[in-house]
Amino acid sequence: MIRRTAPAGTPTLEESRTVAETTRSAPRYGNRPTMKDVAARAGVGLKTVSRVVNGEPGVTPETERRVREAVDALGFRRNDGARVLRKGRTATVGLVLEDLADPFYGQLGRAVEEVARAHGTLLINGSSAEDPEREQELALALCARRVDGLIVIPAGDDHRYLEPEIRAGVATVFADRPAGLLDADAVLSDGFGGAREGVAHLIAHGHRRIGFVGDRPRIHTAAERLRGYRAAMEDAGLPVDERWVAPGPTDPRRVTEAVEGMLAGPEPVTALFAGNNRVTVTAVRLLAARTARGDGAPVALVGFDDVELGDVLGVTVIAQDPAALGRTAAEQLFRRLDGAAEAPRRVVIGTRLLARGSGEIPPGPSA
Amino acid sequence: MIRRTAPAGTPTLEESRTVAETTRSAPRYGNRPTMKDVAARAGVGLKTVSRVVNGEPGVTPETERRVREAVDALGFRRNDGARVLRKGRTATVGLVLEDLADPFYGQLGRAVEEVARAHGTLLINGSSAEDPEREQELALALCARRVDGLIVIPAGDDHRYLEPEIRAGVATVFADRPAGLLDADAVLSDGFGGAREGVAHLIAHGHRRIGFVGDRPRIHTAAERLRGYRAAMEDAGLPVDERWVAPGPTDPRRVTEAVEGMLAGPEPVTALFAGNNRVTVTAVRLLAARTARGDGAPVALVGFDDVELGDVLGVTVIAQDPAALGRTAAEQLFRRLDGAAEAPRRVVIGTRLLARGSGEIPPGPSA
DNA sequence: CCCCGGCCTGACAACGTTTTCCAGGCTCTA
DNA sequence: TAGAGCCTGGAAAACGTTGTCAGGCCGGGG
Repeated sequence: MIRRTAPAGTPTLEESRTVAETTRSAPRYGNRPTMKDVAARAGVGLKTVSRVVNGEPGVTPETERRVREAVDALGFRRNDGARVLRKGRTATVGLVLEDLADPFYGQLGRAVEEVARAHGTLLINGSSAEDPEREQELALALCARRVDGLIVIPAGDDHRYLEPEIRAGVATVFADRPAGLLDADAVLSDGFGGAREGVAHLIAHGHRRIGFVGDRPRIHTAAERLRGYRAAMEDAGLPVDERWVAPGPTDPRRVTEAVEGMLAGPEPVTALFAGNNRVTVTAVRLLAARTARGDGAPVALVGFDDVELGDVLGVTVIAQDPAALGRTAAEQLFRRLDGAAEAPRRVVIGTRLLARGSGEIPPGPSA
Repeated sequence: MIRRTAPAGTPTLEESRTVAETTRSAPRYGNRPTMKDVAARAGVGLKTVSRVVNGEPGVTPETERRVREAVDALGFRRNDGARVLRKGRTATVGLVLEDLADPFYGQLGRAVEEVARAHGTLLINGSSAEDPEREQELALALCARRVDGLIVIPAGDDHRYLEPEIRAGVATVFADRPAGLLDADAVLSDGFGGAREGVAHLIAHGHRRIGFVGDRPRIHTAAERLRGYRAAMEDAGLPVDERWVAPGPTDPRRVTEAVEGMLAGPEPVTALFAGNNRVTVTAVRLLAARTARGDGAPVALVGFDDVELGDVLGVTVIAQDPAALGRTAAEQLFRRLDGAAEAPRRVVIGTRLLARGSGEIPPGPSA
């Protein structure tokens, strides 16, 4: 169930449905057999069934056989909810993604899952669709489910809402972006260094007018990459015309407008730095169409974050390692769950420049 | 927690850890306040707290204020596990994916999530990494968590293990591939029709020797697509040389070998049909390299399932609609959860041929 | 003035599991 | 043969929540 924001509970969809349909007071989940039923059928005590089901010692082989037989006949399956209530640990961790459909997060999520699995833990994940409010709903719903730990890829920039949860013992690690207004573990890519290297690469190939199209600057990663861009320009003693800098939403329309703006006019940019994979994809499309039209000199492009088939297309990128990001975050989480009490750590994972052609195009004659 | 296969319970990783570390008997989750604590602090009864937290009517504004104050002061959050135990419904559905990192499943998962969210339901998903045993572990672990329903993208081909669960009331819908040895709802893409159309498209452009590279035939979708290929060839009265047909794992090495085999020899194929997106990607790479080397006549290509940037690269594909697949499966699931008792349904979603260039290349002179 | 009906409120028993604790019956040893 | 253990099984109490139900209080009508 998804819970609304701040107060610990207000009626929800689910509420209204269940209230309506509840007539009898005993739920019984369709018609699930319980340990008691199994015990009755096998002619043994309740605890004996528990022992068998959990593989505890101290049960005669013959008794065990009878119990297993009853389990199979009835189709019994232990209710982990009840179990958790008694034991206190859920052996479950939650992952709040930003967008399930983005391959970058898919790889990250998969790495987290592998680590969780190696620790005998179930992973629950959901995505915030880049909406801060949904991020909060989701994270708190997971806390209400009493996950042992949480990995969050922030959509919002204020995570104080997690303070009570963390104080109550929910281990929490942030990935890809740091927490907002909260001191917590974080595992990040080196956005600043990567962008700086990418832009420096363009400069090294002779470019002086370089455009930057990235995400909204309230997103930490976007801000870092922009900072890297400015640093590289400054390193080279190049001025930055603010018309070359276009932070904002990364939907195709906005990106298209931004890029076309930079390529128009008397002094167009000769190279582009794309702030994330969505921008890169749109830019590739745009530049390909432009070349097909034979419209102006070729424009160089370096993108932050790899894109599928980027090698075939010859797109030069700053590649992140989403799997390493996920793996590292998960490992840190389990370190916390195993009791590590060190101060919050921030781990930064390096990036790699992959030169494939688009970043090595020299400036056109108009430069 | 991940449970081992058939018997209802054997010791696991988690077991051995918790047994070892349990000394005190009361769990208390770190140090979570309960409704009882809130009640004590607010000077009211337990049930009153429950009423406030759940937004039930019949509480004085003044009392409500006191309760909310205590909730905030203590950082209380309702324990949904206990709630579920009492109420019987978890308002949670499970999704067993085949591979989180595959964009196709990412989009499918996202669509499922949107529908679940619209129904006020939490989605738990995990991936089987294409391993039938992991699929089973995961699905059963979700059942032990008492999800209300399950959407499964099969990795294995025997799903009888779900019979007791379904009988016990877990609504179950299969997506992308049908269940094995089980009569259940399924939502599928039209692999047969799509492949037939794609191959017919190649034939219409003059090809007579067409290669098929797809996944292992025990995977239902792969078998269907192969069937579509054969049907199209037969429709046109063309013979199929078995050396042109290469089902098997879709890792780059195997695909590379298969394709190179078909392109060698005195009578090479002049066109390729790629059975899924991974094959397509590898084939695109291969053919691009071949063209760059100026090695032989260009080879036509149609792929099943779209790939990112396929438009820019000019790859002709049979596009599926993963979002529609996910949405439809989820809607069917909720129909079941709302009590629909109709016989198991099989829904087939159509595909679309996107002609972008690679599928319209005519056969070379050697043909 | 009393009684009734309506509101709030809280005590108590579930839900299905694990844990603790104890009681038998057995075997083994002195 | 008796006593001391051990093995096996069962009863009862938790875990944190919600459903039921009864009691207390108030105001209004008879």
